[in-house]
Amino acid sequence: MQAGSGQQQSAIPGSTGTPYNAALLFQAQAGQISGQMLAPRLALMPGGARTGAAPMGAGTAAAAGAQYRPAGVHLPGMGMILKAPPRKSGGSQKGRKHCNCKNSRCLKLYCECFASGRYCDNCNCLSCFNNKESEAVRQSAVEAILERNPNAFRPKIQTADGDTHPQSVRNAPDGSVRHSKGCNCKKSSCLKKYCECFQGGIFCTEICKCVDCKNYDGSEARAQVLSCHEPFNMQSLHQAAQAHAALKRPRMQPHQMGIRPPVLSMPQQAMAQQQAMMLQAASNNYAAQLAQLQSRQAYLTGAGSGAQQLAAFGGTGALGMQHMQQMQHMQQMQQVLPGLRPMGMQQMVQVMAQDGSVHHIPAQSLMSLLPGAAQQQQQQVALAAAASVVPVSAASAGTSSAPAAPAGVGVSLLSLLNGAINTSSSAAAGAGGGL
DNA sequence: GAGTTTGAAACT
DNA sequence: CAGTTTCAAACTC
Ligand SMILES: [Zn+2]
Ligand SMILES: [Zn+2]
Ligand SMILES: [Zn+2]
Ligand SMILES: [Zn+2]
Ligand SMILES: [Zn+2]
Ligand SMILES: [Zn+2]
Repeated sequence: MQAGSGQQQSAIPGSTGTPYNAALLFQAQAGQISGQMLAPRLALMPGGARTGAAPMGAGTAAAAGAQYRPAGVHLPGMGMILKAPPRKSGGSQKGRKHCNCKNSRCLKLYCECFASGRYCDNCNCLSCFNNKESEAVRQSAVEAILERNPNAFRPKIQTADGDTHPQSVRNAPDGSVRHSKGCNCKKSSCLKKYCECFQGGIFCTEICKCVDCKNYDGSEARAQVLSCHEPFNMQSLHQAAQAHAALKRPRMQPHQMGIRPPVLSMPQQAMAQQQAMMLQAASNNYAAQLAQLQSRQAYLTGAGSGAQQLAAFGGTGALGMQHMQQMQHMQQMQQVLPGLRPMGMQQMVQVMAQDGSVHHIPAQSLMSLLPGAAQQQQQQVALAAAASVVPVSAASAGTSSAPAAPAGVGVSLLSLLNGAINTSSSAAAGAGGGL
């Protein structure tokens, strides 16, 4: 993948340490095969060490860090999600990845170092021949592979016009970057890094032969997976948690609460249905968000393995779901919240309990609505309030023709979903945080 | 960290 | 070209 030296000449410059030059071989081969790859970009990197090392090292330093792109799509129940995962900038800074080859001697494309035209450096490989000392052997291996596929050492992630320069690829608009051969995924839905398209941060294209692909523009499944790239957003979590709790709790029978089912007009039904869908979406997003929270907490506190900490900032999306299943929601929440308080948890919220009494509670207490929280005493209030949240809203809609919920009556779940948290203005606490 | 899953690369 | 094997990374637990 390393585009790094992929292109003919740019590879050579590797001046600094860039090992072998697939470039030269490339040219040689290209000569007899076709000029197709020769012509295009020679002008771009005149022998100099232009792109080669410099950019990778420091030049792109800024870009090297996990850079987030603003562009994204908005999904119900969740915030902005990135349209595409950070386009792989060939690993990170200078580090790149170290291989762990054991049986290929790092002389086959199985080896990422070799495949990207780099010598192994600080790798964990066994019986490695991908080094200066073994140049002879390695060279013949390269030739053999090039003979089979002249493009073997070209990065497969390219722009529409076949440009493989990391810089070009990075700057190219979403959708114009493609995998030169397409993937052939059968079981990953192209939403895991097993898929080269997904790993490269690009959408699958018509040349992909994947089955049940979810890696396309607008895919919600994909958005879900990538949600871990989002910056933390307390309100978004609130919404998701509320939705999750609301759906998980056995359907609340309005009758049991002494509230007659509201009669809804057609438009109201439509709206209710739409809101129900939003609720579901938000709830589905809860798991992912909580997992994200947890991993970020681990990062903030320095806990967790290195891998886990990395995951906090955009590791594999699947990781999130896994953690989710293993953790007890509430326990995690309690561990996580304290450390996150600075991020805007100071709000006070007005809620109406079952008996109609109105309570002012910290927004944080709303978290007690999470599944499993029923035990705590103080949180009983919040629980009771939760029980009435929906009915309050529904009742008001049904009884009075005025659809708008009476202001100040409390927090309606629906309004929560709409992002309109009814915070008591009087409540102190500057409530400033804000991510 | 050990074991499993996955899909590209290599091979027949 | 298709079917199989090999391989190292991604993933899971
Ligand atoms: Zn290797
Ligand atoms: Zn290596
Ligand atoms: Zn090696
Ligand atoms: Zn794929
Ligand atoms: Zn694909
Ligand atoms: Zn696909």
